[in-house]
Amino acid sequence: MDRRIKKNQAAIMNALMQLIAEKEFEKITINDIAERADVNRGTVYSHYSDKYDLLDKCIEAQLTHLMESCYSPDATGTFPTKTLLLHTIKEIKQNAPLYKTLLSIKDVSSFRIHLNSMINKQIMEQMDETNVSIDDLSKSIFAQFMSSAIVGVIEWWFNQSMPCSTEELTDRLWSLLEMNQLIPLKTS
Amino acid sequence: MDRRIKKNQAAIMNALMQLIAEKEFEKITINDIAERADVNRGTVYSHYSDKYDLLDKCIEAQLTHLMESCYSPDATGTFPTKTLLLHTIKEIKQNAPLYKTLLSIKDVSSFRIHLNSMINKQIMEQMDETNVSIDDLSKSIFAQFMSSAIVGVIEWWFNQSMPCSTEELTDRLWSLLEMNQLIPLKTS
DNA sequence: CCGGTTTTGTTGGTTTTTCAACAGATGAAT
DNA sequence: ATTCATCTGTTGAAAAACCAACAAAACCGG
Repeated sequence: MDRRIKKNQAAIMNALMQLIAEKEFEKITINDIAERADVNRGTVYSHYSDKYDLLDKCIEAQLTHLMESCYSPDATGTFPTKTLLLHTIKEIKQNAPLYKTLLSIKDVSSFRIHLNSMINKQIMEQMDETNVSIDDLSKSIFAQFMSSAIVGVIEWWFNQSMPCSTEELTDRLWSLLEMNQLIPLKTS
Repeated sequence: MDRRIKKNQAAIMNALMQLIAEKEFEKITINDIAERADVNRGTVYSHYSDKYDLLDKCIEAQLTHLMESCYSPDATGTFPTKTLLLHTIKEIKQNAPLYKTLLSIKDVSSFRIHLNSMINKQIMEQMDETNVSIDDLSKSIFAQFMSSAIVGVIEWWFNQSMPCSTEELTDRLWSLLEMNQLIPLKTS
């Protein structure tokens, strides 16, 4: 991709991230964003149709980053690993203010939905890989059940201003996952 | 000035600064610079005729930055103030690796000459402001005498790997300036 | 000294960004 | 309700940056 596009998109997304941590999303104008990104206002429009579109792309990018950061470092074990879960939660906690805001934005196809679908996808893939013989409907329902549960707990954890440590949260969440026999159980 | 120019020039200069702190100037290629700056090679050429030109502009910019950073914070008193001298030396020390390299580059119209002429100019201006009645030749000689002395001491200080604190260096340099009656003596 | 690789500057055509100007929408204060 | 200011989204022309390709120069290693 063209250097300029990459750099400007990064700058613009970065700008929105910063601003989101500073003030209410609705109060943020395209001008604010362009100014913070040190980019012409028109450039923003050339990449995103409006600030909601931009927010969407930001969320997507942020989640991609989250996934990559969680899978590259110690690539030991595939999806449902306890250490992996812990790692993920820690990563989220590290950017807490950003995620908290993203989770609290109601207007748009919200962050929650993105996060949910990403986890959902992970679970589906995991089930496919392990060749468990259940029909598609059951798989879908199970994946949806689990993903909304996980996201729900994380969301709750945020809204309660993180009432327990990442480790404790992981422990408790993990035992619930075990109870529901998220297959195959890896305790590493 | 156009946003793109400002940003790219900054990136390019920054890149050279970094590289200079890493390896010998002669070993640095335009490619290295462009790569580090994340800029097309052609863009470098569009702003600077070659790496020596770029180095020159870097030096100039760095010195301008040095002057501004020394004059804006506590703008108390005009040029020859002891606190100002100390402040300047500290600022130089802070970016020691960069300045050390810049001072040691022999090839080009070196950093030493720029620094010298900048200080020289300051001294000349100071003499003009205070309306001392001496002929131009004497003024020029005095300014040259003082500026090379100051730069020489700083250069020496670097080459000896800063054998004394910034404060001590300032003290000793200041007393020498006093001995030579740098006018008017402000001890603030 | 030679042959291969790298670096240098330059070119031309394409894409992106910039900037200024626009009309319409939104919002707040009088 | 009306003004005033700001924000929105779009336009067109100009400037800048991009990239790939080039010949010439400089730089090794055998």
